[in-house]
Amino acid sequence: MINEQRHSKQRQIILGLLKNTTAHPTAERVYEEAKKQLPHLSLGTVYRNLRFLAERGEIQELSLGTTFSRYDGNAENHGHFICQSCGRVLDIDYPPLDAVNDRVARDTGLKISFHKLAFYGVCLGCQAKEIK
Amino acid sequence: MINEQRHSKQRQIILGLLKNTTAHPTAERVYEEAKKQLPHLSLGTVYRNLRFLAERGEIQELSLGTTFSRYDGNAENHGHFICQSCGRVLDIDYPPLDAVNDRVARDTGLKISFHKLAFYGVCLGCQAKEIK
DNA sequence: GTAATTGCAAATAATTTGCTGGGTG
DNA sequence: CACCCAGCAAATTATTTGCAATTAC
Repeated sequence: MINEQRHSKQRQIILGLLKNTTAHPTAERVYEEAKKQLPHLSLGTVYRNLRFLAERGEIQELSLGTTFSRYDGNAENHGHFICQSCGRVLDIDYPPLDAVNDRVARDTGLKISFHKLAFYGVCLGCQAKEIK
Repeated sequence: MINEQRHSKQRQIILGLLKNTTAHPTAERVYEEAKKQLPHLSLGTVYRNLRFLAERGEIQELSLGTTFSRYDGNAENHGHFICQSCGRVLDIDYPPLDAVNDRVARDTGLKISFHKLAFYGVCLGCQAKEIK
């Protein structure tokens, strides 16, 4: 059989870490965390698995304006909030905007599959610090 | 006087190029274009000026899921469409979603300054090619 | 057993930076 | 004439890749 996917311990642990956090870690952070369970883990393996899992649609790779990617174990399309003060990334539920997709498609003729919505501002923790 | 901004020929040309296109070029493309007018231009200068102009709010740097940034001479916040087939980036007008910002702010307590909305799909040119 | 997958290290891609000299107000 | 800014090349950062050895089914 060709192209039969295997479930290495490395892949399982990386996926498990992402499914159990809402912190949107970087590849480096995933590596540090996974290394606690797999001392010989290499960073290349982390990148290979993150790409593999993202291509399979099991996780999402996020480009949010920084020089590095973050990874989200929630594969459902949803919104994000980026704190401009501390860089933290939060998940955001927002009302479905299908009507916006449809309107843009109708106005432009483009075929639209989905959209990504990212909010920018100041998180609760950083708002508290600002007041001082 | 300290921190007085100057208008080098390089900076003017880079800004002018971006203001006169809707193509959302990469730094490399800006470099190639500007070099036609400035044969001794260096890529470092292009990057320094793109960053300078983006920090001043005269242009926008776009992170749209690729390994490289694109630059937009339209500093007004607006939507983008990314063709998943050819990679082309188009500007998109969409109805104001202030209500969404407000609702998320109210639901979460986050202070929201703005949002970015990116649509993904297939552009007109690529739709035409698909049919064949 | 055989192909997928790993670890390691070297390679690549995109961007940034140090330095020195030239240009601008 | 002070200081910003350019050009050049080397450095840095994030990520990818080649290869031989290992692991999963």
